[in-house]
Amino acid sequence: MGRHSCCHKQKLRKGLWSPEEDEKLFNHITKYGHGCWSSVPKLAGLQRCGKSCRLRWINYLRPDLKRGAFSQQEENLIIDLHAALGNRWSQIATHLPGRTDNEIKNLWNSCIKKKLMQRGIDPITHGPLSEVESSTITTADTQKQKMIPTAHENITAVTYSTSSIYGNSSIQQLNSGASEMAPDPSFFITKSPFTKPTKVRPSDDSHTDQPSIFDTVRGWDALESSISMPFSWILSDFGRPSQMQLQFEGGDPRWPSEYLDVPLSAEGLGTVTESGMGTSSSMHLHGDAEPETCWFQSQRPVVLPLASDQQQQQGPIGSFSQRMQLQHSMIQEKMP
DNA sequence: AATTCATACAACCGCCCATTT
DNA sequence: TAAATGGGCGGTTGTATGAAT
Repeated sequence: MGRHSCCHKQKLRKGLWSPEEDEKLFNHITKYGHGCWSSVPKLAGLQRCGKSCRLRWINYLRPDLKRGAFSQQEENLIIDLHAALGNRWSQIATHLPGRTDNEIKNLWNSCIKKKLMQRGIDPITHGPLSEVESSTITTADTQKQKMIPTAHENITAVTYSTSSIYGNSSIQQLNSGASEMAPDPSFFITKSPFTKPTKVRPSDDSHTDQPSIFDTVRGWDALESSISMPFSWILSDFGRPSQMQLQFEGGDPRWPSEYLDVPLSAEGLGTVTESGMGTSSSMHLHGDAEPETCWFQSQRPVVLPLASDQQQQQGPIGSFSQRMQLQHSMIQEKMP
């Protein structure tokens, strides 16, 4: 157990990869796939261990990687996900397509952490910094972090359903006030059957003040568009949700059923950014987070009122969106 | 121009877990 | 059943680069 056998072998190169090595690895994997990573170095003619090859491929050579700086939207998403998941970088990365866990981890450690502290937010608890007695982020703290419950780990599950977002809600509180059922936050975010890998693009801020779905799905054919909706549509008796998901059941063959994570901003608008081959989403809160943070996740379908056929015909969306379902439920954080 | 310092990011290390032998 | 192996993850370190002195 412990060290991998490959790591014991001598004469293996370490350190930065040369362009020649990159080329060998890239050519081999694009041609044959990686298969068993431990056999890749030999087959590709590299003096590296399999783990090193794997890492190089995942973090650098993979063709679907997104290059360039993180957008503000992505940063906000990372902050929200970190509040929910802690240092589970790989799970966080699943919500940022094209970004690697390593990249996100680096961004967090080199940039986001400082920004949060400057704003008086503790990057570990995501609470006010003063509560932690001006703690400094040290190695010991990062170890300790595993022991500190994240925002989710004291939550009480509450679900509710409604036949219409405008209509009466049939509220079912599963375990009111009790914390025994505190669910694993990762379930709600990464193991949800509604979550799928998506492409993330920075959204145009000008979208966020648009109150109508059909205003914002314009540009569908332009391979990039945003969808916004009034916050009142999803506002519930439980307070302000911080995350929700949408299911689209489209008649448009270009657009099969999709499930999107939708961010909810403090202004009450969720934004989904769309790109040609995939779905992109962002998920963050603008402005001040309310102290009683609620976690929001899809469980039961809710049919959103759609614009009239006439309205639909005005847009370039064609047969898209015969129906859009909003599915939601909510996990209400149990506040101490 | 040389040196120091800060920062970002690539890569490694050690561990865990699941699977195979 | 235990050991070996492989894949994966999070923490940490090393290195390149640019800014400041």
